[in-house]
Amino acid sequence: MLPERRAHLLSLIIGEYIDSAVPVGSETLVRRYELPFSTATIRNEMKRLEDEGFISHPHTSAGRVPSDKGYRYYVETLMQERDLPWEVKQTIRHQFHQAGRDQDEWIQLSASVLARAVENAAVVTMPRSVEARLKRLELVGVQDTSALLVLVLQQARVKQQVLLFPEPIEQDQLTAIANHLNEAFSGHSAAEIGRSGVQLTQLEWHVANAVREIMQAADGSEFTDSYLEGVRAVLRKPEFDTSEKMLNLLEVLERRNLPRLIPATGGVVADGVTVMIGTENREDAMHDYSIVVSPYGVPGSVSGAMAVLGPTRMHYPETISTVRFVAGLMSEMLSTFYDEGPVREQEDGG
Amino acid sequence: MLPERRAHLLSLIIGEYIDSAVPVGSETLVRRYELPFSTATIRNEMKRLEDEGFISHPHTSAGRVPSDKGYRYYVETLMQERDLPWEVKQTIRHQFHQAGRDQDEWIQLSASVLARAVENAAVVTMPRSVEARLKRLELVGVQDTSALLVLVLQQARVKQQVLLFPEPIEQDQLTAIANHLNEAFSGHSAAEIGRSGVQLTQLEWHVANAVREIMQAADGSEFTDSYLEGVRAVLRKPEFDTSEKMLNLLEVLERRNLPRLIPATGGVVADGVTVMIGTENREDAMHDYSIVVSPYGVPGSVSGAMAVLGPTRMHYPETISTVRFVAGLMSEMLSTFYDEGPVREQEDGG
DNA sequence: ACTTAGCACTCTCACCAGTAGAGTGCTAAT
DNA sequence: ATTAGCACTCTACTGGTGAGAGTGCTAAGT
Repeated sequence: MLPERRAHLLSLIIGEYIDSAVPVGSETLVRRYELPFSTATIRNEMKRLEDEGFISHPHTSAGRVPSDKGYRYYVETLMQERDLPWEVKQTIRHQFHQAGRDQDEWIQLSASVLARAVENAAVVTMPRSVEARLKRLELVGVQDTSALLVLVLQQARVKQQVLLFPEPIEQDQLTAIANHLNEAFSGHSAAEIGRSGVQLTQLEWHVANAVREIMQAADGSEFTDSYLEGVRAVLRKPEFDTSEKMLNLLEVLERRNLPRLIPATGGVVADGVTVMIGTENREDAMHDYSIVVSPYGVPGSVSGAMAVLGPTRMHYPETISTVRFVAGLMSEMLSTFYDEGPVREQEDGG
Repeated sequence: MLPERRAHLLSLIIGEYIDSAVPVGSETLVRRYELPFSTATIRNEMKRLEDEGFISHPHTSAGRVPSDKGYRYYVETLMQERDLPWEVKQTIRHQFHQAGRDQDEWIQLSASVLARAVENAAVVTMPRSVEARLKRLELVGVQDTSALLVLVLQQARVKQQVLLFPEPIEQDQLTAIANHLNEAFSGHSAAEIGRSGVQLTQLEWHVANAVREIMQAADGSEFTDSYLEGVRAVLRKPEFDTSEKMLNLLEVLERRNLPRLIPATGGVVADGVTVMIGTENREDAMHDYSIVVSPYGVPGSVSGAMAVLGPTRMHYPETISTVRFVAGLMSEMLSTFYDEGPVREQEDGG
């Protein structure tokens, strides 16, 4: 536990550095905050903060920069998470409500809204359900020998795939197959469909197999579907003054890397929001960045993750509040539409 | 028409510059290509090429750099478009065939394959059909007062949306509504649904309205859906040595900008592939970049565009061949699945 | 008429002081 | 405990210099 004054000082240094992106020196501090001490005193305190590892020195004659440990202390003890101002909330709500359409669009929108609000990159993963279960399937003829297979899964997810048949097939037949399979498999998971003992014709088996595969893929894809927004916003920050650093971040943000970043555990701040600072991240490539994550979704039904990613120099209080708020909003919306009571569940199963 | 030797020289300069990204001087040229002339002669020729506007000078003591006009001449007269080597084609085919799943995935895959093959950014727009027509709709209950509306459109596109009802509603009712609307609207466009005189209940009207809106949105979205890949590949090129230039390109590649870039007309090279070089692009921001576009799709059915975007210094012959090849491949795949004979069309309408 | 050697010229780039400025850490005095 | 004072360090900017690359022109050669 840091003594009062030094803690305050650390807080000021971090605040100043977050705003200016410039290493802060003793004089700036005294002048800007009208501290009742001389620069020398401040320097002594800064020295001790440095010895304790909360701040560091880019080089001898530069000001101080917060270390990861400093930020951690700040996030956990020093900062007060203020509730978002009403106008900001309103703005976000507004942007949200002019969404319509389907789930994918919401996810993307939330990423976009989040990115804009915090001026950093935002990643939102698709909500995944515990295990995909078939609700209903539909076969619609396209060509003589092909049809579109549409699966409606629980939690209102829809999957589609074009299916080829070895021989021409009529819509009547397709409908018959669909009906039979619906009877047999509605409410079932991929695994259950696989090991069911239902008697199937050759064609039905062909379709059932495709259904199983799609559902397996849906189970497997977990976090791979995600939306990323605000890349330019981050890259405009002064830390990315060379193209090398930009490429570095862009590499981190590669689609296939995102899943590994998100399920960050530990460092919990408060109800669900997790902050990972710099070297706290597992990935080496992330050592200069921080990430603020919150889960969202409907308990026991669907859940996804919502994250903000930026340089360690980020506005933690605001970012944390915003992530929490947007995640809450999203959860709310999801539950309005997708909360499935056990009643309806039963109904479909029969 | 340039005289033989000067044309050849221009060709060498462009080839050399494309490979090295360094302004090419007379000596390099003579040495590297063992030209049967002295550097002085080459210099004289270069001077003339410059006077004619085919190449230019970054500064007095630098080598020559092709101008847009130079590239244009190269693309149209000088270069020979070689067919892609067999292995490359095989590689691309291979990557393509391990795709599965739905249409979106193909589009994305094709962008990714293209980007990797040409080492530049690739944009592939979703194929759009002339006008969305309803093939079949489905209503699946989710909660008491909500249902998932699934639309299957022609060309095997699927749209979905959650629909809220003012009062609890049973699956039986939903099915009845779906049946009635299918009868009434199958084969119709958004406009036709709007002005149809079919007698509808309150609930049916509610659903029909949603259907119409979704279809309108689908018609309107045209090129807005697209996949972008290979951003990092472009940004690694030596032209992007400052973060400023990177941001510049990233801005151009913003999702909402893409549609404006793609429908480039004019400058047609050969069956469908269009090349726009530097200032030939309408957008000011594109003046340092070239774009190679090809349409793809099934004539009279669906069509999208496939583009490669990079610095004007790009390997035009290879890029053009590759774009043509991938577009062809994609069209092939689409027609396998999505070609709709008029026969089936009629069938569904009834 | 074309080619070429020769040369003066221009411009960039890398290197090297030198200096101003910011900021520190220490010491000694309050 | 605080602070004034000061020597010290490091960066960033400045201007200058020289090597190197490449040009354009001229005049001579084929």
